Amino acid sequence: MLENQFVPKDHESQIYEFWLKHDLFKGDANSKAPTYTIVFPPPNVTGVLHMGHALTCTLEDILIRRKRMQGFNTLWIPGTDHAGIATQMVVERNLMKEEKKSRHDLGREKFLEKVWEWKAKSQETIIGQMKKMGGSFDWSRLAFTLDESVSLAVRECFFRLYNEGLVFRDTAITQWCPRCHTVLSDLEVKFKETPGKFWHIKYRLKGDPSQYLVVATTRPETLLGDTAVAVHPDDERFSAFHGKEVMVPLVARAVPIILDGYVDPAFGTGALKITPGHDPNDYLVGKKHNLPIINLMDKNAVLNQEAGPYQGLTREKARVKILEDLIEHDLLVKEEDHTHNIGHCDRCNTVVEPKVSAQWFVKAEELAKEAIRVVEKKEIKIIPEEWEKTYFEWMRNIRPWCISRQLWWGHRIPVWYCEKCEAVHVAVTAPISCTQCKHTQLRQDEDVLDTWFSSGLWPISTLGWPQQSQDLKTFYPTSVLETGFDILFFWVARMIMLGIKMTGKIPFDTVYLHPMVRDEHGQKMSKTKGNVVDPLEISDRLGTDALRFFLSWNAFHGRDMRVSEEGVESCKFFVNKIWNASRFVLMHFGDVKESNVDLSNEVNRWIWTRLNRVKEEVNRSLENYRFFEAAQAIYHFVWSEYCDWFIELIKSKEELEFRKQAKESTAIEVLEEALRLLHPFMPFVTEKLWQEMPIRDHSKISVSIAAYPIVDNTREFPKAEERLARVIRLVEQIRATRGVHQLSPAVEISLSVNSLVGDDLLNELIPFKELIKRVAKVKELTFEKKEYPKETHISVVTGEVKLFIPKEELGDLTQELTRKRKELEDKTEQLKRADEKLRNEKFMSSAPQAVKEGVQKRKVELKREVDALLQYLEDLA
RNA sequence: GGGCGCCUAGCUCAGUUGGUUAGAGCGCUGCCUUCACACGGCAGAGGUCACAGGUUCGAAUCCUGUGGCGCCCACCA
Repeated sequence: MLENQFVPKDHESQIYEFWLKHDLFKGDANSKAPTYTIVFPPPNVTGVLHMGHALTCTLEDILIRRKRMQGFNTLWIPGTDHAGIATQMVVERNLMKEEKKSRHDLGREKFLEKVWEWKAKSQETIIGQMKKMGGSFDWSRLAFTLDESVSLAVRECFFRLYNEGLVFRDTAITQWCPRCHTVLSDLEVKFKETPGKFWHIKYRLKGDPSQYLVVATTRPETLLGDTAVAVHPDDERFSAFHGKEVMVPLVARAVPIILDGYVDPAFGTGALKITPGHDPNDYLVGKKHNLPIINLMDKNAVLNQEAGPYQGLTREKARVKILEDLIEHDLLVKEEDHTHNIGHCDRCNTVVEPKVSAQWFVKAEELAKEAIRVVEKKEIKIIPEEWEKTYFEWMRNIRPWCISRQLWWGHRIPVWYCEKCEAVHVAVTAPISCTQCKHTQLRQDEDVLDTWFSSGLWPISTLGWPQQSQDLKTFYPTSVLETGFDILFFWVARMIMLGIKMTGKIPFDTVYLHPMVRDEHGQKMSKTKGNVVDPLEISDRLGTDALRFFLSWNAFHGRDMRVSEEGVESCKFFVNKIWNASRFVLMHFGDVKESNVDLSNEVNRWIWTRLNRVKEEVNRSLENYRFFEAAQAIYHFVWSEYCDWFIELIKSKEELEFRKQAKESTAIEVLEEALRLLHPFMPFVTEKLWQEMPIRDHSKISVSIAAYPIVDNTREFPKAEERLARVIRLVEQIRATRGVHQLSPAVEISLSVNSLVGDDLLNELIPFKELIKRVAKVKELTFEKKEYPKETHISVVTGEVKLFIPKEELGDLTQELTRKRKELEDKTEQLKRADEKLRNEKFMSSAPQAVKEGVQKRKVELKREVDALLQYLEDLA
């Protein structure tokens, strides 16, 4: 006997252990069965999982579990990501808090030990959480981006790209984070609109201080690094300055006036100071005109010796001081408000500083060509489709990808420099001696790779590449890549580029991008806002099944998904509903051990047919990644059809007794199929209940490997489906009639039903007489063609039938009157429209037959209803 | 500045090539302590599909424009 409720706390971990014990989730590299593979987007080892991870876990588990039940050789690879900057920052922060030390106090080696310790702890937590979510991962293949095998793949990839000239080292201006002490890729810089000032500064002509031009800038501190002032060649205001030099204010340095069409004469003052060392655009102009580059700042963005008297000041302080000095020397013309976009570090929100340095880059535009082609040719489908446009837009404008980072935590760049001749060696393993001068002292590049470089190889590196492993042969290309759209460029695009380049094959054929998790008001969840809904806490209290069902129910093709505790709670009610329906069915049919389905019974025929419909819907929806539709379809079937109607229809003492005696198994078998259908969504409760089912495939130890339901063509009974639909409609209409007359459901009424569409309908309804009487709480029920006199009966027309109810059994009718008058108005209007349509020649000649028939049918129906309403109102009056 | 998307019931969202009466869940209202479940049952109210034009026999759906909202990319100092 099952307890009153499914208590997640008591059951979930036990059930998960049961799955693990029987090793049900392993991918078989030697299997001949069709494969279905997903690599789980590896969470950062920075802490704990949030709702977004819970969503990923849920959706991927649904896909994987269903395919596993369908007999696919499934593999779902779990793993974690070292997450370069993010993790290093967390550990640095802790180190400072706990030991008051910086990473430099420890040194590279000791610091990395600390990070590894942190990683071990964090990974353990994350794995526990993935298990708690019920994820059917193949734990034997657990991977980490810094595992030796993955690192080998990373070095191999770098090596191959370098040899093809697709990885190169270049001196370029990149964004530097003075807090993280590393360069960032374009994607890691977020621009924010910030109010600032526009300062107009005098640059005096060399040799004639009375002459000057005015330059406008938002960053006066960078004037120390100016190496030119540019004006538009056609700008006549400055023609007197052509070919001359001006003095950089405050420092006694002459710089040339250069002419460049890049300058917009209409913007600012039309004269532009050029600081190639600290502005990306100036850098390009400087390169074109061969201007010297002055690097003004150190790694902390503090001004260095190049800044002369300003050395030692931060960017911010230098600005203040320089402005003071400009005023003092009468060089500041004016100051105006100016809002502009300033780049911030994606990780730590520090204002970035453009800086010139030597870095490693990937020629992304080369790799993008194929990556664009495969999506154009639909070899890779992106769902929802509108993301394809965004993908193309980005890929077609892609720029070199800066992959070196000045961090300690990550894949060391596989490049060695000869200490003697500085020759560059790129290799998978450390070379022993210099290929140029045979010198044996080689120094490895200090930098590490962008964390996304290793993530970009994830589908192949976790399967053993560059080895031609059995795993790679069996499981690659993988099937679907499921993740949030926020990392489409960071991750998905790079996997496509690198996967194709390294293997010649696409890494997956489908990309499914799920919505972003928001709080119930649509706000981004964040710790500082305090609106974080913790998936583990929710699943502890309300159950993992409820959380998972909620997440799939809300996984529609939008951009935001709002998570509220209320929503999860209503899913918990659904868990409870299935649990109790199962209790009821087991209570009565628990000892029915063999399949014995009475297919002559109309109610059975109906529920089996309905079951086929929901199977169809669920399978179709999941094939199209429409999780919300699948979840809704099962919810509706279980609750509204199986519980509200099927169980209610068989619930009478006699019917139940009869079925039990006959050991009729429909109730139990339909439920069992529903459990299998639902299992990918709610693995725990369905496993528990499935184990209780007396009739099922006992050769399968767990529902997770039982067959996923498919349509049973031998159990299609459209006639019964239609008949029961009529019965249901009639019962609903009787109840509604009772409702508007404010009759207590307990009061039984007498009723006569008269068909409006012919005798066949009555004949069809007659066999269900007792059923209808019971379910609709009707004392006397007759099916008659006869019309009752209005002195004694009220007649109500509802669709295909006319109900006659003895007047004395009905209560107050005033409310009813108003309601019916309104109804009459509406129906008359509708009737008019239908009539107009049918008179319209063009409609009659061009509308599809089905539509015309529908309108015709509707018109007849409306006519009938309007007439009935008129009569009804007359009767009452 | 460039691109993408959204606006449907109080809320969150479905609505697949234009076609019969625009749906669901939650919430709301009324009634019901019915023996699986009050985490329940039954019934009900609630929408001129953002707005304005256009195409069409017919538009939530297609086109144009307007308004509002959101996201992504770029970063003219």
